[in-house]
Parts: sequence; structure tokens; C-alpha cells
Amino acid sequence: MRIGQLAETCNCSPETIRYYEKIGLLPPAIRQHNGYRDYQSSHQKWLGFILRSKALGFSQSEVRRLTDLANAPSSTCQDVHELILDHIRDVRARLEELKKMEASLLRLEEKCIDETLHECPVIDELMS
Amino acid sequence: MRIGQLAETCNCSPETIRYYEKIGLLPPAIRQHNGYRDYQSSHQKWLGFILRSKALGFSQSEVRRLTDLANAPSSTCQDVHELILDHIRDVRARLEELKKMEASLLRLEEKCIDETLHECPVIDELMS
DNA sequence: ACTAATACCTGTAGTTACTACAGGGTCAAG
DNA sequence: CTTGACCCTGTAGTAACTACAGGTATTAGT
Repeated sequence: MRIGQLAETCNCSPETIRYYEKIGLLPPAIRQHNGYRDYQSSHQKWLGFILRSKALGFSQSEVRRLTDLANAPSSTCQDVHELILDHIRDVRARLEELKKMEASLLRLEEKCIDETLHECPVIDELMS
Repeated sequence: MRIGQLAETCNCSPETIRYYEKIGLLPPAIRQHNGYRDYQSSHQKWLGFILRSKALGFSQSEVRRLTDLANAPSSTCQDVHELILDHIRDVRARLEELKKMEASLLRLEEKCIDETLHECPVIDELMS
């Protein structure tokens, strides 16, 4: 399987795949006689793992920790559990942050009374 | 007022101030005889404006649009209003995204039944 | 068989929003 | 008169890619 096909089945770009290989997140593919990367189903699994983890908001270094755990025979489910709990805390912190932003923005937006007004209360509020 | 003092009163770093000047977000300061930047209260207002906008999650380019609007005599409150509504939509989209992540993570986390288990259901789930 | 389009390769630069040096100059206090 | 705190410029590093530039290989159409 060539890079374009893997990219399509996994719904990402060839550049991303090459990038993951470059930074060591995805194991390098063996090469065909012409130098093209040749992928096996194991690669598809790995890439899927990486992409699903990223979709859950794990950072690159967290994904790396996850793949390391998935690889290490000595790792326990507890390690994985901790990583996930850490990440949940992280996501919740970001959620709180965004909720505060939303509330502030709504308060700000309510000040837009007269839309043709020249002296903008929003700008004033931000400026002071 | 020197850069360090402005940084302290505005609760950011001198590097950030120099950076904002460099990218044209903050108007350049006049210089003292020794080359040090000399700031007036107008700069403090601008910087405050920028930092408050950023705290609300506006990106650099959005902040630039806001400062441009604040500067332009021909701009109306409507323009500002639109920018804010756009941004609120954006923040809400991010919120939804994060909420979905949180839910997925919690579902995943629940699978961690036996913490000393070797075959980790979380890894299995991410892998498939 | 030839040609054009497509897919692949490497390597580098650009993106956002800074932060962290390196290698200097300036200034006030002891 | 030296030490330390502050300032200067300019460059490199961060995350996580994306977008070329410049080149080779394969594939489809005529």
C-alpha cells in the first residue's frame, strides 16, 4: 500500500504521514524498489491509533507516551489510566477557560445597543 | 516609562511588548537618548486593549482588526459587533469540540476496570 | 511509443504567538 | 570601579503541521 492510499483510508494527508515518520511517531515504512514507501496493515493500525488519540485532544508527546505504553510489555493499564485522567483534567480546564470567555463575550456583545453608534461601548470597554 | 515598568503594570513580559511592536500591533515607542523605549499612557491603553482582547480569545489578526476599527474614524459599532459575534461562534464551536472530547474520554476511562490488567482495553479501543 | 497527468521523493520555509537565548550597551549603588 | 539590574538587536526554538521547490516514477490516454 502506497502513502496516498494509506492517507485516504485514514483520512489524513501524505504530508502528515511523512511528518509522523520523521518525528518518530510512526515507524518508518519499508521501501519499494523505486523508493516509494510501502505500508502494511500494521501501519494502518498505528496511524489510526495516532489519529484517534489526536482527535481526543492528546498532544504529540502524550500520543508518544501512549504508543510507548502500547508497545512496552512492562506497562500496566494503570499507566494508561493516569494519562487519561491527566488529560481529562486538562480538557476540563480548557472548557472552563472557554466558558468564561464565552460569558465575557456575551456581556460585551450586549453592550452593542445602537449598531450605528459611532462611539463604540465595546471598544471603550476593552480600552479601559 | 520604560519597558520593564510597562510590562509590570500590564502584567506581561518585555519580550511580548517588543514582539507586539515588531509585528505592528503596538505602535513603536519613542526612544530615550540611550535608545531605551519610552512609553506614554497611550501605550499603556493600547497594550491593555490588546491583552484584554487576547484574554477573550481573539487571535492576533482579530486583535489587529479590532485595533484598526478602534482607530478608523469611519468604522461603525456594527463592524465591531460582527467581529464579536463571529468570535462567539468560534468559541462555541471549540466548546462543543471539547465537550465531545470530554465525553469520549470519560467513556474510554470507564473501560479501565482492572487497573493491573495487562491487556489494556483502552489501548485496544484506540488501536482498532 | 509518446506524452501528459498524477503520485511519489527530499528538503526547506512558512504558520501562530510567543519564549529564550547570545552577545552586546547603559546606568545606579556600594 | 565594579557588580548587578536593566535595556538593546537579532536569531533560534516551540507545536503540529502545511506548502512549496525541484526532481523522479508511474500510469492513462492517444
